[in-house]
Amino acid sequence: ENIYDRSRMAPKTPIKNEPIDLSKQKGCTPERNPITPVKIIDRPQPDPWTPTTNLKILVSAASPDMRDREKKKELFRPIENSEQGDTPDSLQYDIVDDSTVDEFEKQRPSRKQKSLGLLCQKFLARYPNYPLSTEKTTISLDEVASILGVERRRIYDIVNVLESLHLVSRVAKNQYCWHGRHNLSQTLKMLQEAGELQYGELMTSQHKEQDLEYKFGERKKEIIPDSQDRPLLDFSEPDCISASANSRKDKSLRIMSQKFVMLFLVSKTKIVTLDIAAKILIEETQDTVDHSKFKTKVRRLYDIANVLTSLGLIKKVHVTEERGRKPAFKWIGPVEFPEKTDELRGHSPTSDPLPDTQRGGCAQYQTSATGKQRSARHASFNSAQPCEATRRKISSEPNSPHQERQACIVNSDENCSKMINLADVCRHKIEEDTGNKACDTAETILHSAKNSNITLPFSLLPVPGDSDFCVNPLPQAVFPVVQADVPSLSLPNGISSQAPHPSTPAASKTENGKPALVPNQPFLCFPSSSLFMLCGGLQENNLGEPLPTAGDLGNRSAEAQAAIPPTVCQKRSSHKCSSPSAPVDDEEPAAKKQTLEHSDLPLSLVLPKKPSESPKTESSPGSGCSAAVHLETNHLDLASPAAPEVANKEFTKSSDSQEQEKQSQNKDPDEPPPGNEHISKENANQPFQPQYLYVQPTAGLSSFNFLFSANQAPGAISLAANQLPSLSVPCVMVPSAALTSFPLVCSPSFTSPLSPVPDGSFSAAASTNFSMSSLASSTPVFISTTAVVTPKVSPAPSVDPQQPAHPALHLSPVLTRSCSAVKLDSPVCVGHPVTLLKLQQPSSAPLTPKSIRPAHHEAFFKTPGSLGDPVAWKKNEGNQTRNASSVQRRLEISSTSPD
DNA sequence: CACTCCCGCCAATTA
DNA sequence: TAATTGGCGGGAGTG
Repeated sequence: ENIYDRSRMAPKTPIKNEPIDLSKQKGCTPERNPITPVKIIDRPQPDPWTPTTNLKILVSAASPDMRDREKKKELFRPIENSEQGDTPDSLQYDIVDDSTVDEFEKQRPSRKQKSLGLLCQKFLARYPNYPLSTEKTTISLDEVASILGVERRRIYDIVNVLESLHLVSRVAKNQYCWHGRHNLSQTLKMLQEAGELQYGELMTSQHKEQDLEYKFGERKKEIIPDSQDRPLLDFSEPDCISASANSRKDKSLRIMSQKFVMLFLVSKTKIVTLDIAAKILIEETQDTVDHSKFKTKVRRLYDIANVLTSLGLIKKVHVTEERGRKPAFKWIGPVEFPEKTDELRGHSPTSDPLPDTQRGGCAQYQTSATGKQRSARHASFNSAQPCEATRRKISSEPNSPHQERQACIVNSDENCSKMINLADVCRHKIEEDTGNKACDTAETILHSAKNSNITLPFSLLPVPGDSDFCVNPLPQAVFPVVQADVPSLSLPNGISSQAPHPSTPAASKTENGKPALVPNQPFLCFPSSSLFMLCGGLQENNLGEPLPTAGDLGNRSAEAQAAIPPTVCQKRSSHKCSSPSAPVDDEEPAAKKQTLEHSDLPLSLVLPKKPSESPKTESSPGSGCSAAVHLETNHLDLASPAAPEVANKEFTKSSDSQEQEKQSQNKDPDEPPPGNEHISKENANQPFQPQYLYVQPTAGLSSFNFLFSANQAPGAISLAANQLPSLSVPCVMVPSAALTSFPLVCSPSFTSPLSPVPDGSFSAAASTNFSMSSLASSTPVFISTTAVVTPKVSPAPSVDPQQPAHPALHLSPVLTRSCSAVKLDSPVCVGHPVTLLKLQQPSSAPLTPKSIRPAHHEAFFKTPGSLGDPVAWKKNEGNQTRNASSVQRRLEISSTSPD
């Protein structure tokens, strides 16, 4: 904006601030630097006073409106592009020329598009809700401002509010540190306590706002001794920042924000009207509430409310009182704060803030449903019977669009829940699969995906669109990031793309049901922080590179694509395993494996050797799985040998690519045969095991991980940046705790060939995981075998035979354990073989969101353009990224599809 | 017309 | 002194 503005502005206003601008305009080079957002940048259009230029000027002079329009046009362009991608930059320039208004009108971003709330969502989307503790994300105001295409002032508005909740802290000039929501509960708890002290009384009495008003009016002064309050607030989360100071007195926005939140926390109704809040907040000024002052406060409250809404903590509502309808906000965030808050806090029914956030704009509209789901989730979580609960949830859920969104929304906050979700998903899939793929949308998606990768996915996915925000709301940068990287991936399906959506993916899928898991295929999820994966026989080729470079990605993606088709066929595993994975890799498996290992560093899992050792399995209760275990072993063996290569490569993609994971499978159903077969043949050696990949989320993704059926989309796999060796393993559910205790290891040695996965046709589902690291302990891990569900193939067996004992595949004790664990869930135990792939973790690849970002951005911009994507859907940045990826995928797909 | 709230001037603070 | 922060309120967009 700055950039464009300036130029435009100049005419308008002399521009006080920056003479520079003008000068620049003229001189300037059009390009804008990403780096310094600031002003100038844009093309100087004017300088040369082209005929048009003059014209423009005249026009502007003549009519403010026109000028305005143009200005806006320009301003927004960047944003629009990013979001929608429809108009290429080039257009901008062109457009600019004609002063004519016409076009630009269409483009002209409506005021809403520039809202602080939307901006905040974009901002939040850049960072994970629950960043890994390890990585510190620093936020550069300039950078963010330029990226988001807004002036810095606006970023302050957001950051100040976030800072009041300790989601960020200021570390230095222009530098903020992103903390995420880890401490949100704590902060809220503190605010609640502080609020009770100050306002508690009032609130108590409060029946209605009116009362409150009175009381507040009266007491404000008394109760709230401001000065102190502030400190409290600040302190609330000393940890983050030193409370250094209160340097300025004010920070009024920060303080106001905290007080505003306090009002909600103290209020029984959880509803606070703006006017009351304004009155209360005026505090000091209190009495003389001059109107102007009041108005100003209200303006500020809107600013704050927009941010809080984006965070999913409140939503706008209206209260009707005698006087009439008044604007108000309702707290939809957590109400109770467990001690830890961090982790579990979700319990309270209303509590999960995150979801809301994700919902973002949507939240407002959909609240109720979401809340329920959440609660369900929580409940399940709490109960420790995630599975059932989850199922119920899922089952109960109708698949409405909203729900989908919600699903998407899933937040990181509760990893556990995620886990659960995943598990559920798995089940669902299985069930569904068994039953059939019925699942509606999800299924459709899958199918579509399968068939043609392209189409459906989108539709299903809410994603692309802006709506996206709502949909995607994921704050997490992750996706975007991923996408960027991923794009190369060929995710065949939209699915993958979607999956990416933040954390939710799993959830969403889950909820929806279908998508998430592959029906037949078995998969493993480990809670381990890092994660891992599994894939049914895939080959691994992978490299493991943690972060592939773009180039790499591309290559891989290509590979992946190639591979993908084949992969599709999961179900048929029996036939062949099509899997195959990957054609690509033929190369030396062993070598690769090794390589993989390297790459794997991050891997959490290692499969040592044989799984057979079931004995170890102790971990949980599970006992029952011994059989399963055996299976595993067998499977594992399979993997080892030859196949590995293929898959791996694909995996290599980067963690980023995780998203990609998702999808791949899609195709199977429809097309399974043809393409796949080829592959399968190649892979033939490999058995068909279904494979899943679990990808750990990279930093951005933080919260989720996905599992993919390996077979499905190789591409997907490829996406996964990590490559891990894959193992075939039966699915197991393991309590996270168990997992935690051990590190999972995958023996690199095994790689299984991706390919085949005939069996499950579904593959599609990618399930997400959550990062477990933290969760892990608490959460159970689960692994499910699809196999169980789908009898179809018992590819596994075949596999086993093949390589029964490969050292390579070892199941680590973990596995065994897991097996035992698995019992829990049920079906899981069954044990189809599954291949696990290791993915690298994020850790290894220290991708910081930032690093990622850039790519994303580029991706965005380019993607659309390159694609020529008609679609407008991608508006949001985050979405964009996603979109981009999706787009890319499409492209890829399309390419693949040809055959 | 009321509600929202964008925009950006400009002062307070910092570096 | 320059740059960063952020208070503040005019006034525009929406409904």
